[in-house]
Amino acid sequence: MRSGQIAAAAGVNPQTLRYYERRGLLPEPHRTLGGHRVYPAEAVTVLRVIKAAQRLGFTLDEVADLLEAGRHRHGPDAGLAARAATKLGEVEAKIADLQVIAGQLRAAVQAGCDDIVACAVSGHCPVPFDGIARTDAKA
Amino acid sequence: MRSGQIAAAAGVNPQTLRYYERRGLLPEPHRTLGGHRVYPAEAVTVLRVIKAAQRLGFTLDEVADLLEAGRHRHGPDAGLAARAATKLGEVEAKIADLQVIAGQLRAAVQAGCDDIVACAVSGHCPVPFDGIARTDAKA
DNA sequence: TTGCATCCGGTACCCGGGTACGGGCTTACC
DNA sequence: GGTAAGCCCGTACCCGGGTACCGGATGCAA
Repeated sequence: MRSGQIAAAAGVNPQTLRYYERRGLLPEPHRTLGGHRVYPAEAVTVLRVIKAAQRLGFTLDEVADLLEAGRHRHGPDAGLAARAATKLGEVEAKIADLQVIAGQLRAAVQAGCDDIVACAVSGHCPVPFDGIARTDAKA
Repeated sequence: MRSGQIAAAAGVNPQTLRYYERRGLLPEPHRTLGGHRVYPAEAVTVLRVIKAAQRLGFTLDEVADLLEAGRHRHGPDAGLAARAATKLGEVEAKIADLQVIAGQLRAAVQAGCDDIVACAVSGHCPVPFDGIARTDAKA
């Protein structure tokens, strides 16, 4: 199959295939004599795997790692399960962070604040104007 | 106070002040004869407000709106409370989405999957390889 | 008045995940 | 064998939120 067909079958922009190839997510496919890429049908599966992993919160670099780990498998804990556990921790941290934020938004709604600057000056507002010390739980 | 002092007091890169000014978050300050910016002390408060709003999940454009709404106030529901309620909905949607993802990660960990591609081929894996139909709950 | 820190403006670059464009070549079908 | 669709590669651009670099001008204190 050629690139356009694979892209259509996976619901992906054709340019994205070349992008993923550059990023090491897709192996370099065979070429026709004229230089056009020719993919095996399994490439669609790989694309779906990539999309699923992205959806789970893995970055493209992590997905590349994951695919690489699958190809020539390392020790027991380099596989999907271990990495999923790590990612789960990140996602849970992110959820916890968002729950704090949701609580603060709820408080702000209940307090009926109108002008944030005024809120910051008079200390009645529940929005935490101090201590915004970048407690980022990224990703 | 000059830009460097304000920036230091707010814990922000001096370049960020000019950036915020371009983005309409900070009003254009007075200038010395030589063209250097001179800020009133309240500018630090505005910066802290910006940081707090960002932390609550507002984009810079939304923060600019919020500040603008404070300056010359519109109707009753253009203020912080209404926008916070909207943002709260977004945050809750994002949390719900992340909880789905966390559940899938947990399932993958429990299933002890090793190779994602193999998982995708044999349907035992709980990871949803199909139906990744961009159910994005953005921001 | 001299010296050094700071600020000016404009432009370019960073991250992550793609998408778009342009000129030229292949492939496929009739 | 013609013609159109599809693909090639390289490069530039998009989003959001900044950060870095540059040469030149200013501010402030000794």
